[in-house]
Amino acid sequence: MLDIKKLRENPDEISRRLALRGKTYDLQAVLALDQDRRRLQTETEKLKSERNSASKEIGRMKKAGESTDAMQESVRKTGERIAEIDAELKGLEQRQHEAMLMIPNLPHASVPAGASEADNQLVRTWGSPREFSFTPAPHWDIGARLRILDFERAARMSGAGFPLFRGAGARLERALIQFMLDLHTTQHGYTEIAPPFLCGTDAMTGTGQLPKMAEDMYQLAGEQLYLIPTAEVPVTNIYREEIISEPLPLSFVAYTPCFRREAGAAGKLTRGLNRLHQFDKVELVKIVEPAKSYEAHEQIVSHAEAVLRKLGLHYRVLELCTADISFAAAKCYDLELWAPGQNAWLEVSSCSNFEDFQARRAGIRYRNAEGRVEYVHTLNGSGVALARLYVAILENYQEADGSVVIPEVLRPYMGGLERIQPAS
RNA sequence: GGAGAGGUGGCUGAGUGGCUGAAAGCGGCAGAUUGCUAAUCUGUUGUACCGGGCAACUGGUACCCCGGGUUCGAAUCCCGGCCUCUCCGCCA
Repeated sequence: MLDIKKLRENPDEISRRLALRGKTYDLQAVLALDQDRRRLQTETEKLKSERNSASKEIGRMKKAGESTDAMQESVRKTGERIAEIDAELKGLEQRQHEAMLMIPNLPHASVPAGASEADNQLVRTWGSPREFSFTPAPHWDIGARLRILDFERAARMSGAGFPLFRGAGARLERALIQFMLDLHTTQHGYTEIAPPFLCGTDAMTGTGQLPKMAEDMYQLAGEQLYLIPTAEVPVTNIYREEIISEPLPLSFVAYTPCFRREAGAAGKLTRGLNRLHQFDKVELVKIVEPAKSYEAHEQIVSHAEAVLRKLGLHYRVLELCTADISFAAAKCYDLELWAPGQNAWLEVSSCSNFEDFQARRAGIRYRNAEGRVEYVHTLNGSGVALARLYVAILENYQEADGSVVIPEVLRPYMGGLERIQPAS
């Protein structure tokens, strides 16, 4: 959520920066609501002040044995007027709040302007595509041949878009999770969190999934609970409605499954593990002082990159343009892995700085050096998403005989297994 | 799921209609003092919003789990909800 005070002071500037996202937002409507709201608030508070002093006076008079009937009647009328104004005020507050929740974050000044994802900027590339002496297969063929992926049977029980890992394939998934958690906790200073996988409306609103993304989430029938689309939700919301008393920065890493309806996502690159309703992810979250957030942002990116480097996977880093950063983000980098079996780049990490946008929604604050209460900055980045990482491993480490070599850093987590062989 | 108890400031914990934004203690902060690594004394110490001031600050309103209600007036009374604890049931 944006700061209403800044919006009041600088509507044109804010409007201009929002327009960089490629859509226009009606700030005048919010400002009009805000003005009416403040007028009513001043009015009702003045009446309440009168009522408070009159009520105290009645108390004194009663004690003195004086008659208070006329005064009580007068205060009762004031009370009725207050109730009317408060009802109107409440409506305005709600409408203003709802309107504010629909306005996205301002892109940071450093974010390249652009009209679509085609305008995202390539920041750097690491490694190079592996040379194959044979035509590399897509992962769904590799997985089927090795009998480690079974989409058909998963679909029978859950429909399309759900993975079923088997044998060494299931262990590989688990090994990747363990490897990443260990890397981030022991090398990068993150504290491991195992959070709830279902969250309520307030948490979802706090990080920005609601109200805009309701259609993308699974909601439980008869419950005000959603399956989390990312660990960002439960982890960032740890300190919702708190003034954090622990020293900043706070760095958390969490493994969770992620659930996404992916409504309307049919089309390219949806086969196999490319796009799922359920996938595993190791997520990095940082809560930092405002002045340090851009430094922390670069750190998160480097921590996600460390995973890919240790696995020896060719990747590139993109800086998203103003049209492509997500609703809540002020700035975002994407990490994409090369998938030779599909001749495509696959997004495995999205690292965002939300500045105080989520903190303001979720009420996450701290005391700065002067002792003043201030909103924190929140960041997160996938460190990294499993399914497409898994794709890249199968497609990059495949051999002509149909086997897949296990990257060395994963072998300790695979009981020393060096290679997944086709069933004979 | 059933029965009971309870949810007050950073913490412990008083408070059953006006004198309570809230006692007391602890903790924190500031000062004083003491020669012993800490004690004693004094003062101070919540959040949000609206208004005034460049600002330090200041006037007001709201907040004692949340939402309604009663009343001139609610932390205090009534109703609904949520959560925690104990016991029982069920269960990985």
